[in-house]
Amino acid sequence: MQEFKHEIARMLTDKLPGSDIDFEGLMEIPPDPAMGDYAFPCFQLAKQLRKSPIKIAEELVGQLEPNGIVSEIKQVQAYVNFFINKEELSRKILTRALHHPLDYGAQNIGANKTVAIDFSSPNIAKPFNIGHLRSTVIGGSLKSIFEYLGYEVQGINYLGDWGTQFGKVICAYEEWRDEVDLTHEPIKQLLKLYVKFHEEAEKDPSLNEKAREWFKRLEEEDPVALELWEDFKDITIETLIQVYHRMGIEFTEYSGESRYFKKAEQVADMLDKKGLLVESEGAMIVDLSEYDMPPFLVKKSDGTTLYSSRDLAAAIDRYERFGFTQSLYVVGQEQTLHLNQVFKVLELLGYDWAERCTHVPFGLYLFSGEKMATRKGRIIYLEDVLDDAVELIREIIEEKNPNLLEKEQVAEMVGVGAVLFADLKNTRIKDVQFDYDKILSFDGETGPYLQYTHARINSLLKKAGKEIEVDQIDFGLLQENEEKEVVKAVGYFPDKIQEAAEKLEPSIIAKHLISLAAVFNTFYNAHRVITDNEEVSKARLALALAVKITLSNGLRLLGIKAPEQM
RNA sequence: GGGGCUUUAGCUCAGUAGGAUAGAGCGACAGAUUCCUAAUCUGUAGGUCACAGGUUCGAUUCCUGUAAGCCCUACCA
Repeated sequence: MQEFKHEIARMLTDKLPGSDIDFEGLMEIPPDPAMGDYAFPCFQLAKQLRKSPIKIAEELVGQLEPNGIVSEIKQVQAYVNFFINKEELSRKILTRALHHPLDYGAQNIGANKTVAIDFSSPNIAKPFNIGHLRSTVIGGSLKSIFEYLGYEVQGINYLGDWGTQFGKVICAYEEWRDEVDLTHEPIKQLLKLYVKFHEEAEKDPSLNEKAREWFKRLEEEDPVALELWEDFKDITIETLIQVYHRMGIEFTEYSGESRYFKKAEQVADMLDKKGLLVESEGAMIVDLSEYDMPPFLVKKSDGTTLYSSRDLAAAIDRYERFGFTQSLYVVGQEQTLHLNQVFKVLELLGYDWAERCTHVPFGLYLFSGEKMATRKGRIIYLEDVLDDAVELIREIIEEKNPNLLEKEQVAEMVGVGAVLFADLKNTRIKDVQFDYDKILSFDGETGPYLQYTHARINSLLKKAGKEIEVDQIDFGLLQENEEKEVVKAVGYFPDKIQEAAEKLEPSIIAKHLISLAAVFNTFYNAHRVITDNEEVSKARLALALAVKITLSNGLRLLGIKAPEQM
């Protein structure tokens, strides 16, 4: 839709040359489409020209002439309202969509630029719970969005596969290995050990000491410790890959903290050489009080490194390997301080690319108002949520469309899609109250609503059975207001993708798809597509196809599949 | 104590980089299917935009303060 805005801005600039007003930037969309497609408010001009804004609007309307693109110009109070020629609008927008069935809205603005995205990044030896969903789906969507815009994207799964927690798991395994059977649901077994460790450690603090011992052995590459750790790691990754596959998520690489535990020492040395490292309470820290931040802990008092220095090493490694233009960290808002510290320390180390690192924070899932805590076993497994959703969809299919082919595949697509969409439609930064009923409701603003609209258009097109030849459509036949609203929603799609990339906010696409489906369904309900009038039918089928194309591409950017039937 | 984020209809949330009568979904109520999938659509009811100041021709939107909720605040990640 940008081109229409450009055109209107150009018309205004022609009438008011020499004005330093940003016509395009000031332009708005009127609250009611009956008022116009675009509006220009005259308040700023009023200030500059020292005339009443209403009068200016009046004068402008008198001077501006409708043309092939703008069919009507109206003054309403202090606004100049523009109506875009329906035929022109439909031809431009729909032709473009129909010519790009697989990549409508894609661009090449990211050519020769690399974006590194750190997302999902769960802890090994802990279950993949619903809390990991947000990073996974937001990151996965951002990856798709940037790729769509022509960027090279490095999707990095930075596993939490190192740290004291492994000392704890190994220690627990050594203490109570008879109580678990790692051949069956190994992750849940490991979690049981982890939870038990914390329970027992409260009674017997010496366990914490033993755990630290084990981790130290790990860092010293003790073979016994290493072998156990490798086993835990392998069985976890195996399970993880299955879940990612279900969600259509792919990573460029599986990395992890363990990869950097040696480099972390080097980073600590660098910090020391730069004179940034100071000793405090037996530990080694970087003093950030000058920047209004608490100290950045680099080495614990027992001499081992912790996540902080590994994060530094990983950041440096990413820059060295990818030369990124942006490095994104899709990590919960709870880690805001930590990441700000990391970026600041990188800057202090003299890396000017530190400013290219961005934290993409998101709100947490809350359970009855509280954060989820693995240590207390207060968790909900993502897999269970997905399974429940799929099962419910199965029932709905039996009830509403028992003759559907490939029921199982469709149930999987719709069930998983519902869970993904329920998450992605939320504004990133806000905490999300975990509400099972809401995730498993499929009416209204949901993933299934979009998929249903898509499937219905598909069967409509099949029923019509006509090849749609773009050059032979008479776009002038799309004169209904409902049709125009659909065309505009299709036209806004590319703008929304770009906005989503700029704001790092997939929910912008999710919300736009909802409004696209809504205006289409309104149209679909008010007018027949297949009519006695051959030419009108063709034009409307073209419109419907454009919506289908937009929905399927949009859903793909969210990681959601669009079944042809449901 | 300090810092960050949040606060809009009964519930869950939008609100386009200050502007025209604040919008959806769910829930409630009333309707639409001889006709392209009713997982849909149409309508009704429901709002001191947390509160108080300030900037502005104009503030739900920007600034300050207050309150509430969540998170962080060195040897977990």
